[in-house]
Amino acid sequence: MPELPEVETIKRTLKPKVEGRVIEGVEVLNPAVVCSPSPEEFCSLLPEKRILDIGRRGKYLLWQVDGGHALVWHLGMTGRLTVSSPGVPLEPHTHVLLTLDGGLQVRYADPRRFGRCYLGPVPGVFTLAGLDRLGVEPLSPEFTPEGLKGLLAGRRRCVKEVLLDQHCLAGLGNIYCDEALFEAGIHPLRPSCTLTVGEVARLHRAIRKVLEDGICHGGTSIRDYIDGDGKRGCHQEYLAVYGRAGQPCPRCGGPVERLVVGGRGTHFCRRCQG
DNA sequence: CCCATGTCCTGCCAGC
DNA sequence: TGCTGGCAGGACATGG
Repeated sequence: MPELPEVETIKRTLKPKVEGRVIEGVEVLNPAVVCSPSPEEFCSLLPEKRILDIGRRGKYLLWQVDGGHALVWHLGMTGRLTVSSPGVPLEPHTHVLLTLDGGLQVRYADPRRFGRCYLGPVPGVFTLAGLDRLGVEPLSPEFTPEGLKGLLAGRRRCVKEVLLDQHCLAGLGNIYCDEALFEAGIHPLRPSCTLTVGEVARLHRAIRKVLEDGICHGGTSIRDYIDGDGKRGCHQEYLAVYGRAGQPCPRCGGPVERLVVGGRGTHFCRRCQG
């Protein structure tokens, strides 16, 4: 489940091996993951294009390439974007192969196939991929306590659902959302409009902290996630509540509880998140 | 605009 | 032991 810290780590590991390279060969093994354009156009447009820059927006990976085009990736739940030598056997569910000058290969694999990629001229391809409707980038200066207060105000939905809404904040997923609410001491079911100014300030700080810690640790590898070099992250060793139902809360020792919010497993401590 | 629900997909695991 | 049903969840489509 690549969330912001995992996508950021993939970006950082791909950058030195991919930026500046020219795409020489393209193979689409599963056309369903290429959302736009047609797989035939995808294969004919990409060769000879140089990869100028690799960036990130929310959970999306953005490759700026020659000719004002961009290749946009969303890894869904189980998508893996890795660089390897062509000689290494393909892992199961490999859907796209890009061979670069210099011989390295970028591989996209995704067992559950929730991930997608898009290729096209900027900015049209960004609109197509839904990037223009993304909310604020939580690690940018534009993300302020006042801005967060505005996002939470006037909504009857619970705070966890608002935090997970990519049109409000871009990049938080289930893991970092639970961790941020724990860090801030806020119950996930609190109606978002009832948070006090002090709670919003704590939540703002907590969101920044859990995302930065996640990046520091190279992401969270519970099952599928690996970075562009095929390495696992280690942030799973630092999770306070996510996936720890029944285990003691690291702060008060009480049991971590689990409930379902918006269809997602939700982990929290009743005592610390009153 | 706001919100709830259904849908996609496969690997894994509890339970029989 | 081997099968099966349910669960995991990011984002969007749909409908109220």
